[in-house]
Amino acid sequence: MTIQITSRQANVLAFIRARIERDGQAPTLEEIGEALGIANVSAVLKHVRSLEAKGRLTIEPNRARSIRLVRESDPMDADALELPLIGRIAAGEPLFSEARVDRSLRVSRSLFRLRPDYLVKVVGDSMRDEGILDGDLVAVHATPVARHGQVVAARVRGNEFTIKRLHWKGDVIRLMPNSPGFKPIDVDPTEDFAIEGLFAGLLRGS
Amino acid sequence: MTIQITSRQANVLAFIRARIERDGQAPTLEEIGEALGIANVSAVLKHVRSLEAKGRLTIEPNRARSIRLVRESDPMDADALELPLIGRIAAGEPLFSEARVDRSLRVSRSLFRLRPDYLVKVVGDSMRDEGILDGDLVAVHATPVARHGQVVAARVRGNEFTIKRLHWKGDVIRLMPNSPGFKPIDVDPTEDFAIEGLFAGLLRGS
DNA sequence: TTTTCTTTCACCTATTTTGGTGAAACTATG
DNA sequence: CATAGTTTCACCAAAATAGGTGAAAGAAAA
Repeated sequence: MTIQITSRQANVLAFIRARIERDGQAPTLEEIGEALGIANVSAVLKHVRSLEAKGRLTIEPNRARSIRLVRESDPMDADALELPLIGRIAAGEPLFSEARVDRSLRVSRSLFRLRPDYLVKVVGDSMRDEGILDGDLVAVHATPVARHGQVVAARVRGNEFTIKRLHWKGDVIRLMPNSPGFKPIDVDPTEDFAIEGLFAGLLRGS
Repeated sequence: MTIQITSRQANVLAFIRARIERDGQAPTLEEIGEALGIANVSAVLKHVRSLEAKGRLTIEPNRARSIRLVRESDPMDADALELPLIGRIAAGEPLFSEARVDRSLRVSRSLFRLRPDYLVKVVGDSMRDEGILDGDLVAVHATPVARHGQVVAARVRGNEFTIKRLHWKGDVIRLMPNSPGFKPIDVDPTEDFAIEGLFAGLLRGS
């Protein structure tokens, strides 16, 4: 049996879940407090700690917005995600056509803050300074919603996936590589451009 | 983490465990009460129910001697590795003393060339140029055998883990960071030095 | 059916946890 | 350094849980 949480704790948990869903980012303690009508962050922290003790979420010490939800619904296999590795993408193809699923890997859900939906193999070293190397598998949370500054998986002109940091100022969308010797990609509004998802994590084999 | 049990509950649990060990049979509520000096079975039942709620044992309704202890880790399918995340290491401690196992993650075996045995959390950016960032979880294949040029998890002077590239020329052992602004560590042959294992892979959450 | 166990009820006190307030200290990061 | 967040400390009231006693009702098995 899962340990019982109080209704107040359930509210806290629901708010956190909704916020992560909406923003792709966990809320701060103060934001939680605001939403629940708690004047004080330390009370919020106690709730969060209780939820952590009860196995519903994890939190990294001293790290902002580091709350991660642990368990979706089933205590058993909720922790085990099965992530398909998506191969190369040709123009306009639907994302999950079977031919392109090479293999799949299992990873604990609790590793990630954002629930990943699939893996993409990185080609090239354009994000080396973000610690994303050639051959790495990037876990992607499939969503078309991204904000300035986030690392996204995008497709430009119907080409293959590219993993880049999104710069979004006014009408100018720019994909920033993060390594010396690589140039930013400016996206022309008339061009095909799709944000496939957000960077959710990374796996690297030996 | 597992939910905390009280010391009284721990005693109950210990007695049950000992009795199952000795007799191959779980004790009755009355026997537990006798051993713990509780005059009444209903109090014993409450303890047992608490332990059940906390996931330490199971009990079948209306069935005599039906207490069963919950085993810690159940064997998953062959492809799923369960990797414990090892916390900080103090001098000379054995590697898996329970206090330091924070949590564990499941990952497919097939991600790795070298089979990893545990995870270590990276502190600092000294291996940034290898794509190993602060906060990443490095999968370590436990072995004392390493060759020149490999990335190793090592301990110097009984300190915490450090992930570095091993340079080994003649008698000189040198641990090379891989980031500007970090200095190599030269290992004096008289010093404590242990190679705990080889870099087997890397996991990064959102 | 009797015996052996388990389960439920009512009732009790002591201790912990929950759920707060407020202020100050610490830490990560640009 | 300034700032946005996290963490800790002291303090408080209300509620839940822990840990008991005792008696009686139910269930399972020989």
